[in-house]
Amino acid sequence: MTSKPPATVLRLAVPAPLRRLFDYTAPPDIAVDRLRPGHCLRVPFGRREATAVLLELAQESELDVAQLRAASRLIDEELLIPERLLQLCRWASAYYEYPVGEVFAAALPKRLREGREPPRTAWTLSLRGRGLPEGAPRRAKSQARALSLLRERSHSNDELRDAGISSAVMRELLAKELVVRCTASPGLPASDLRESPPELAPEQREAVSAIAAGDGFRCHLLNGVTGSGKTEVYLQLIARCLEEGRQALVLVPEIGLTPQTLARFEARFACTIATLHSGLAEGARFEAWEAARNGSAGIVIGTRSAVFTPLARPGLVVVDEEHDASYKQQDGFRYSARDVAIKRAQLEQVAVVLGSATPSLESLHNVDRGRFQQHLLRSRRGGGALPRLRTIDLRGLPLEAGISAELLAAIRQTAEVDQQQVLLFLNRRGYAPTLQCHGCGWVAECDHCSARLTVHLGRDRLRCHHCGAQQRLPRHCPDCGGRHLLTRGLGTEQTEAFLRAQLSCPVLRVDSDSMRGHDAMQTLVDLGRSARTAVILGTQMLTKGHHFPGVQLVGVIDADALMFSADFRGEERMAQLITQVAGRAGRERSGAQVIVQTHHPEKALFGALASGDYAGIAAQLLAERRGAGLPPTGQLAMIRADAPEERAGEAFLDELRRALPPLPDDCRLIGPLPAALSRRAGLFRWQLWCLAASRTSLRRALDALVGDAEKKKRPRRLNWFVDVDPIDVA
DNA sequence: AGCACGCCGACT
DNA sequence: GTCGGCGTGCTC
Repeated sequence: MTSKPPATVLRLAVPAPLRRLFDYTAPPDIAVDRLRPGHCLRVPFGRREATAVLLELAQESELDVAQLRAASRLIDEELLIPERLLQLCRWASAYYEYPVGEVFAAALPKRLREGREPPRTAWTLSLRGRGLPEGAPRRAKSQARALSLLRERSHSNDELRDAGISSAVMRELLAKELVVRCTASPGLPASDLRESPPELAPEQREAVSAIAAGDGFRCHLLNGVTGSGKTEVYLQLIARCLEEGRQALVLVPEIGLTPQTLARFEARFACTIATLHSGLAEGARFEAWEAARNGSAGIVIGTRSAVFTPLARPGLVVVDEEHDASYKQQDGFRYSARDVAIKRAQLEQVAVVLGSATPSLESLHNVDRGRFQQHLLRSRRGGGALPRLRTIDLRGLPLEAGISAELLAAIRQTAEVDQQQVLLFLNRRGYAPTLQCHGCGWVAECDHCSARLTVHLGRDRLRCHHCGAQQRLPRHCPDCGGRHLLTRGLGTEQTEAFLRAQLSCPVLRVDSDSMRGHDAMQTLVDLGRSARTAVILGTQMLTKGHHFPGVQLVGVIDADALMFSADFRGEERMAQLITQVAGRAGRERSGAQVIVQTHHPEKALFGALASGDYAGIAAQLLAERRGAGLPPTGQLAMIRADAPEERAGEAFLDELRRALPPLPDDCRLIGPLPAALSRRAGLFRWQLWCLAASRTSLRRALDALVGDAEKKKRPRRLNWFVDVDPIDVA
């Protein structure tokens, strides 16, 4: 029996777009046997320094061990990446075919990537402080109280604040060297409630007890109509999770983390709630991250990237509005936080609850397959009836600014006669999507994209919605000098102008142009509350603000534009949008209505929407996807190549395709084809689709493609990437 | 991705 | 004569 040679080689994930690990030796002042996978180290990398994550310890390296560089220092003695999170990141790297170092970089707060150690958010007595007699200092009562609390155990910033001790007091104590900062309060977060929870409806109660009864990993789809009280189900599950001394991780869509949402959690729970979203300052983010990691936060609420937050004692994962597209990152590391959350729950062996009034076909398919357990909430709290939905057949109808006489009459009735709010959707901002010369037919196009420029009258601009290029609105045609320029098509600005001229009540436009520089969500919330009678016109941005309880009429101005998008998910999205807005209208009084303008009122989709049958629509769409082998039945991935030369991407992908070993029978390659927007910001975009019947086949094909792509010398300035489970197929 | 090395244009 | 353009090559 020979003892194994001691491990001396550290295998690290370094933030670089390279699909391999890098070997180092331990920092000079640290013995290797103190290091564990999950430790974060500062390492010299090329000519710079980087924060790397230790993934493996090994006896030897492919390189000469004597030539390895040493890590410069251990960032923190603590395991900043707990084992399960380490596994999660490695899984995500493989699943999304993304370099492992970059995956960790996406999971770590910026300050940690810069090499700072986590903020010490708790306080304990220093040696000197411990030596002090009880009750001292006699003159400073707050200081004495703080010291006596710390005599029992260490306390976090938040706990001290809640006990009425200000940070100024702690600063003074620190100056006297009576206290020191320490890692975390070892105590479990408080599980007490600040308010007593409301009585649950029978369906809610069933859902709560069914979900809470489970042990270990289980996926639950909480499929509940708007107003059925999904949030209350989350809250009560979280309460049980806290009682067990465990933490809850709650994911919300990008726009869903409003002060209202947060207030609801804070009103209920006494424990520390860590929030993580894009608007957070780096210092605050690092603190929240650390509070989650060290276990002092009982609840972690955040947007997409929060799914990678380390948790000391995870007990539950919640994904609210699981169908929301903002869970999919659309650049760089293109992960789906919803899917990563499911994998995380599996690794952590806890329950995951996905909630929605309009579940994604992916989740419904998982219910069909028996992978998810579904809990239906059919009844709305307060028993409010769903609004009536009807279509207006646009065929042959005269339209003004996209609006039919019938819709205008309904708007007038609701806004002016009944003095109620109206919500109108039009998913195109600007005045008109096209400018054309009446003299010669010239059309204003972007110099950098294969797209037309949008007319913005208010700002006197022509703008490209794809690359941001803009210019002054021309007065003459640049080709023939003609002065008669026509706008073609419709945008929110135009409809706004028309409605202003037609109506006596206020008309408000809500899109990314009108909301620039504002806290858009807050503005929307205030609007929904205050202006009783108003017409609010906006883009999809509006659908996510579910803060319009007083709305009595919702109008969808151009349903066809949504339905016939380049994307195979067009109908699914439209069904979700209409169901969501219908659910949110008329919460205050009955008699609300939804009016949908379309050239295809005969589509079964509308009939089903009118009877509130989202499930029926979903089943129909799912059958169509199955027939076409598309997701969620089929497994889809895309490789895209962008380059300034027109055909470089095509050639690159074509060579990849040709070099491929034979693929499994159920695997199909399509392309290379130009992307729906074939040129953007000066780059020509080509894509190669990979469609398979099984995950295994897709993975095999992707591994081969990516391995090859990485080895290939690529033409200068060509950029390629993989998108696994893409959602915007455009 | 960074970051440096490396050869060709207009400037204190 | 230099400052600097971005091509290309490497990172344990």
